[in-house]
Amino acid sequence: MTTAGPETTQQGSLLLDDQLCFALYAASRAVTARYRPLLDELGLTYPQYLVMLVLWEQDAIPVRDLGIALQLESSTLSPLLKRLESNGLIRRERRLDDERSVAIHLTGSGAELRARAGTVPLAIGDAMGLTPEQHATARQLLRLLTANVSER
Amino acid sequence: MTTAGPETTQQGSLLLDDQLCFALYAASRAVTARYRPLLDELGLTYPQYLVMLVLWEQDAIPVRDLGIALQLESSTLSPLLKRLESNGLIRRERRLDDERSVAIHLTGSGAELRARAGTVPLAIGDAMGLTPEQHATARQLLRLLTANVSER
DNA sequence: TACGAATTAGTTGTGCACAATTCAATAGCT
DNA sequence: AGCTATTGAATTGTGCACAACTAATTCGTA
Repeated sequence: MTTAGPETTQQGSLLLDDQLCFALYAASRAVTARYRPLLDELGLTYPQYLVMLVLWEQDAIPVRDLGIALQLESSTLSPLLKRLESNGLIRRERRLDDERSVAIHLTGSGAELRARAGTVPLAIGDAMGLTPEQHATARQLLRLLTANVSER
Repeated sequence: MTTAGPETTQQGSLLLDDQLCFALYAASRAVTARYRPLLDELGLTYPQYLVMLVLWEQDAIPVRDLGIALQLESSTLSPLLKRLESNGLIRRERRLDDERSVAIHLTGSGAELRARAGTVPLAIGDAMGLTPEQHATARQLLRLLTANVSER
């Protein structure tokens, strides 16, 4: 896997197939598409599912920290959270100690949804069809890439 | 890189950090963000840049084949191509042999833009900061992942 | 303590991304 | 030839994603 075959990547090429960035863009959309039917059953979109993952780990989190965890701007999160709220999964409460901040709380049905979501990661992991080693390698490389590219 | 440390991936976990899918989603957006200032100089968005890459390889391509190459629906491409056309980079001509099909042609300025875009891939490759081996591995894993996940 | 800078959410405007639908043109079948 | 199914592109509606901006609150410091 480490040795480069005859089709070695041309890092300076303008050919679509040579671009790691395109592979990334296509993979991300393909994975999201694979999630879609599973998440439809839960009444969630993929970004909404990511928000719920964070909330299931840590309830009552400020919008700001959600943005840091997911690397999303408030201009993306605000309307998304509004939709989650109108679907009854979360509640928004302005903090008492700092009224600039809004804390996101799970509702009862938001917390209950976690059980129904439990099968999703394994189903997706199965569909990805990577060995545990490939899975770990991919995750590490993507994190390294993200860190490098986000610098400055 | 292949051996899993104590922080081995939990494939069935609901923890955000365990999810390869989130690493993918975050990496894709981070890379796009890194492209943005470079592409701003060319007057392109990232998806528009991908379309131009295809056209620089093969001019006079039907919308259908663009969709296949980029894995995008006509409902995404149609308005995007309309913007490229109003920016003077492409031209759309209904084919004579099959009037259902619309062929996309580069204009003069569309073709000229290729020279100015030439520095982009190296700049991005540099920002990614991966070794050639890591780059090749990532590309291969992402393609495998996309192929697996797109099945059925 | 007054006041300017920084922080936090939210709004606005543009551009993807995709499902569902529509419409025209073509191909296939009898 | 005539009819039906298929194909190719576009339109519509919903939901991200982000830059630029606004408004409210808090902090720092003179």
